[in-house]
Amino acid sequence: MKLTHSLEEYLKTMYILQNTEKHIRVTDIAKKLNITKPSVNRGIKNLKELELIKYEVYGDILLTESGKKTAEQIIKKQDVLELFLTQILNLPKEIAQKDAATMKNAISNETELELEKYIYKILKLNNLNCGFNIENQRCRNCARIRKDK
Amino acid sequence: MKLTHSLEEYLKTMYILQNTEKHIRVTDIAKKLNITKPSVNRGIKNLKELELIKYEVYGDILLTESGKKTAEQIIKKQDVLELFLTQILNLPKEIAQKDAATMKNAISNETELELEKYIYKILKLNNLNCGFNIENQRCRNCARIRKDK
DNA sequence: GTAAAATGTTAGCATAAACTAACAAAGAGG
DNA sequence: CCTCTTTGTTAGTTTATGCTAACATTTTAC
Repeated sequence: MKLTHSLEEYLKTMYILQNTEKHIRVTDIAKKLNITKPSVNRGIKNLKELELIKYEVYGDILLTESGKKTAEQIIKKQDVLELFLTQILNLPKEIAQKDAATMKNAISNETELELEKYIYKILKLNNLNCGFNIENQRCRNCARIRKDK
Repeated sequence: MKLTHSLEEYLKTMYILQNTEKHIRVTDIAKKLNITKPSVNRGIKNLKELELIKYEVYGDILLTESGKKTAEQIIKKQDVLELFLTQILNLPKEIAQKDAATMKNAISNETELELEKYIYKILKLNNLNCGFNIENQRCRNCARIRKDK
C-alpha cells in the first residue's frame, strides 16, 4: 500500500477538518471532496494501513504524527501551486484550488522546487507559507492569518 | 468512450510518428511511451471507436481529420507547458517533457489560457508555436524549425 | 518459397478509484 | 427508552490503465 493521489487528498482534507471541527467525519470528508461515503471509508482503511491515521470502526479519526507531517507537506506543495495560479496567473481562487490539487500529483520534485524558487523571486516573499495559508487558519510557520481577497 | 489521458498520449505519439515514419507501428508507440504492445493495442481500438483514427486488424493506423486536429491541440497545450518549464523555470528538457505530459491533464482550460498569456508576456513571443515545436519538425503555424539546445 | 524473427492480437489478471444498494450503528427528540 | 434520522460500513460493480502469457500474422532472409 502506498500513498496515492486520492489518499493524499483524503489525508489533506482530514488535516484541515481536524483544525476546524471537533471530529473528523466520513460524511464531511465526502462532502468536501464531492465523493461518496464508501469511497472515503476505504480511504480511511488505507490511510490506517499506512499508519498515517488511527482509527477503529465507528470510532474517531486521528492523524498520527507521521500523518500530520505528511499532510503539511501535501498542503505546502499545493499552496505553492495555488499561489502561482492566483498571484501570478491571476486565476480565481476556485479554479486555482482545483487545479493546484490535480497539478501537485503531476509535477516532479524538481519542477516543484523550481516553481517555488520562481514564485519566491517574483513575489519577493520572505516566507512562502505566509499569506496563503488554508481556510483562514493560522500559518504554522509565521503565525500570520490569511485574509482572502 | 471518451478521450482520456492515456488515449491522448497515444494519439499524440501517433501524430508525431506519422510525420517521421512511413507507418505508425504498435511497437514504436509502445517503445516511445514505455508501455507494452497489448496496452497500445487497446488504445488503438478505443481511438478507432472515437473516430480519431482509422484502423483494421493488422492494417495501417491512419489519423482522421478529427484525429489530427485533436492531436495538434494536445501537442499545443503540452508545448505551452513545456515552454514554461524549460524557458521560465529553466528545467531540463527531459523533466519538462515528462511533467508537461502529466500536467496537461491536470490543468483547466482557464489555467492553460492564462499560462499561455503569461509566457507570451514574459518571453515576448510573436507566435507561441515557434521555437518549441516537436522533434525538429516544421512548425505548422510559422514554418520555422526548432533547434534544440 | 519456406523457416525464423518481428510484429500484432487476444484473453485474462491486477490495481486504483470511483460508484450503488443494502445494511449496521450511533445519536437525538419525543 | 424507543423510534427515526444521521452516520458509517460492507459487498459487489464499473472504468481506466497497466501487465503477462500465449497465439496469430506478417515480414525478412536465406
